[in-house]
Amino acid sequence: MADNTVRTRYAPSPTGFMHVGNLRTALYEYLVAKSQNGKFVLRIEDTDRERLVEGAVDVIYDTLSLAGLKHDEGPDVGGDYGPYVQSERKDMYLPYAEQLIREGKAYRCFCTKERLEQLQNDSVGGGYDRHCRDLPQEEIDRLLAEGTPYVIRQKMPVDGSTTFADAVFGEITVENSELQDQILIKTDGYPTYNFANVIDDHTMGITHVVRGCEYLSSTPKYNLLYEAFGWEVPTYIHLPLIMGRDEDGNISKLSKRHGATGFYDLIEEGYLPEAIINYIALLGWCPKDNCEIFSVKELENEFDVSGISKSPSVFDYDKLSWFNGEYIKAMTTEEFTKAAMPYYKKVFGSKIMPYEKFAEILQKRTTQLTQIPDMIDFFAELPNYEKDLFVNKKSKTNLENAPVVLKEAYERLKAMPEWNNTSIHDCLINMAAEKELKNGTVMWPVRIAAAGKTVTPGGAVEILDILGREESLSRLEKGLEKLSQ
RNA sequence: GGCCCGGUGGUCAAGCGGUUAAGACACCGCCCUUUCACGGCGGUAACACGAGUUCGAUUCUCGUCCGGGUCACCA
Repeated sequence: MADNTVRTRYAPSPTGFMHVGNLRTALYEYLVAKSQNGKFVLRIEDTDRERLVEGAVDVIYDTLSLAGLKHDEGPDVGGDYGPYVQSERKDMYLPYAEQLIREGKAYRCFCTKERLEQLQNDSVGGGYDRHCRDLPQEEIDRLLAEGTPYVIRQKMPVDGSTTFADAVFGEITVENSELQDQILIKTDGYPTYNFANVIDDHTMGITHVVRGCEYLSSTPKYNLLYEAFGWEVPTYIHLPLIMGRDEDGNISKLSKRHGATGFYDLIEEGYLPEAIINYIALLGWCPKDNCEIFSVKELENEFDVSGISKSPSVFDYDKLSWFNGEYIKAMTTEEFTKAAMPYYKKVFGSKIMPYEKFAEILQKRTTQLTQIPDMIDFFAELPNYEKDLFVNKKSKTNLENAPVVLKEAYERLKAMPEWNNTSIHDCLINMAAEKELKNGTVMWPVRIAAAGKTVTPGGAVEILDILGREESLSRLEKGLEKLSQ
């Protein structure tokens, strides 16, 4: 194996749901590797057979792919350290545990679950009492001969303390008395998560273990396992948690009750994968130059562990929206049209519309793609509006001058030989000049009549242009009718 | 509860003993303008608290408070 190549792994459980917190962990794992020309490995942790979800692995592949995090090794792409699915490695673990027994570093525990529960209840905060730690060999042989079920536990040091170094949190020391004799192999022969993790990480040559902060307090256990085997301990990089805020304003670990927290939820809410990645990259990490907009490629160059912060951060949909808007603005017309198409179809069905003109008015004012239908629905059908929409103080319009202005505008527009953005614009602007009116005094009534709402993407000119001559004139007639009532 | 970690504006965050304590989002105001936006300009707003150490603490130490994590035959 190649010497000092950095290798990180993303080890999700296939639950069918990719939380942004997990995705952010995956991103940092990817960046830690890629910023040092290393390898990013995908390992599926599916030892929990009960929680297995159909198609969940595909969700993981699709998410990583959409997010632009390409793994170098994994179940689907192969690699020299396979298999990459934990259930396919299950025979690897027991021999390691038995090795530890032989070396006197682990032992078989025959205690029943009932007894363990009893211990839990009896003593406050108490745990396993190490009852089987020093059973006489005859007793062990007898129990084995009787076929008594057992787990394998690691002998933890009774006194002293364990210290490990974390790349972001520094040195952390824990008293060994805090540590229980942890289970390595369960009654059913499967390894526990902690054990499988260490074995897999070591046999896969993982050099940097990047994971959420919730593992900080169990890290000494991992360390003791590495030590028991005499393996080199990996570099630990623990990430601060992402928090959410509930309706009452309370802050806690981000979860489903905080709204859309799954990667796919966010996409359904009209966020772009690139924007999501960019935003979560900055949630807990800050680049040296304080820039904000980063592609994954740029992050690979900029990323540095020293920029990771220690304190948890709150997920802010407003800021995500801002990023999303920036990414939408940066799109080409074609890209935008493609992204917006599902939302166009919601309003217009399969009817072909002037998409380039839509992009023109929509792109700079969209922060979530889901806003699009509401912004353009009036093009499909004139809403039933109240006539006092024609009143606008700033534009100096009221129910007296609006009909007059609208009538005049209507006549002039109707007489135009050409119907396009320029001709409409010139027509209305000239009218305002000739009548010595504010531009707004002319534009406002026209736009209201054309759109039937006060807030529209684009102004009167763009709207009339998109609507076309026939529809525009028809709508202005309706406006005049309404004003005459 | 024990143990571990954290605490700079509402949010994300720079800051590594001496700064007028950056920047971004949000918010507010002004300008631009054919509405809302976009864009431009400006503004409100922060070092949790108390002791040390020091000539000097947001930066270092300790305590308090607050927040989070963790204590499984789950991952």
